[in-house]
Amino acid sequence: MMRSLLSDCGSSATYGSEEHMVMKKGSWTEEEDSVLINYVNVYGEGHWNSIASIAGLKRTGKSCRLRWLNYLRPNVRRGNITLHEQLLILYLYFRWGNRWSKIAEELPGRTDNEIKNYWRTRVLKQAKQLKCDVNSKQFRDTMRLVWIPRLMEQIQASSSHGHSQTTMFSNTQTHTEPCVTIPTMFSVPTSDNISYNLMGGGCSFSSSLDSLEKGSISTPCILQQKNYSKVEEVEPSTDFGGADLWTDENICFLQQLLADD
DNA sequence: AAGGAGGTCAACCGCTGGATG
DNA sequence: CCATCCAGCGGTTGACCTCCT
Repeated sequence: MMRSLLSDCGSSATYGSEEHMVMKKGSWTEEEDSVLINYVNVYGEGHWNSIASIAGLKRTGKSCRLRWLNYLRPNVRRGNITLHEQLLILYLYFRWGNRWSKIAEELPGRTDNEIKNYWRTRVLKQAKQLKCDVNSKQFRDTMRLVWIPRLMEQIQASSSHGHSQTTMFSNTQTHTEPCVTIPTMFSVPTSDNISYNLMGGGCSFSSSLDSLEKGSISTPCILQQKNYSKVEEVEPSTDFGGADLWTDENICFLQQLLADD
């Protein structure tokens, strides 16, 4: 496919040929974005080196791929990460570790790069502030057993008072601004063999801590159904959708929890 | 107003594994 | 089976921005 694309376009470019061309680095210009979008629309995703070559972009295939996936691709969601997403990232990190692309699969529209940046700039920073290793059992248990359920209760309480969880999409191509609604139903194990189901909406989930550690648990409903990715035409909300888990109050609460341990 | 510190995030780097010839 | 190419991944960097002094 790769080679057929090249031959179709009469290009002799190969990966190695980049060495002989001065490749541009740094920020992308609007013109480059436009060229890349046009060529991806014609040839589809993939074959990035070929696209870079035939489009006349002095960029590596890697650079084109990254620019497309993290910025130009339709439905890329940008901006504040919602509380739900923050919780999901926490939960999924404890399940998958630093497999960012895997985590990103569960957050439609979010890129692995964005999630990775969030984790490193927010979560790691706060763990540092708590004088706690983010991978320590103490931190993980505190998060999993107390912190995540507590936050979900707060979200549920807020939701039941008329709040909604919405997140703005930003699409640099079309400038349309649809919203995605994320259901509040989300269950996680809170203690050995005890299921914790916030919404009680027909999806429960139970597991032992051991099985969670080993990653052998069944996927919680929010992950299985994936209906939260459904785009709905709802009014943008100014609620806590863009709020941060790591408020001073929450950090203080966590410090007490970790101190108690 | 200036500049230093810290935070954010787009982009790059190096590596790995799968595909292909 | 081997060599090469390339996509994809996680870690890292650096430009830019904001806030504070």
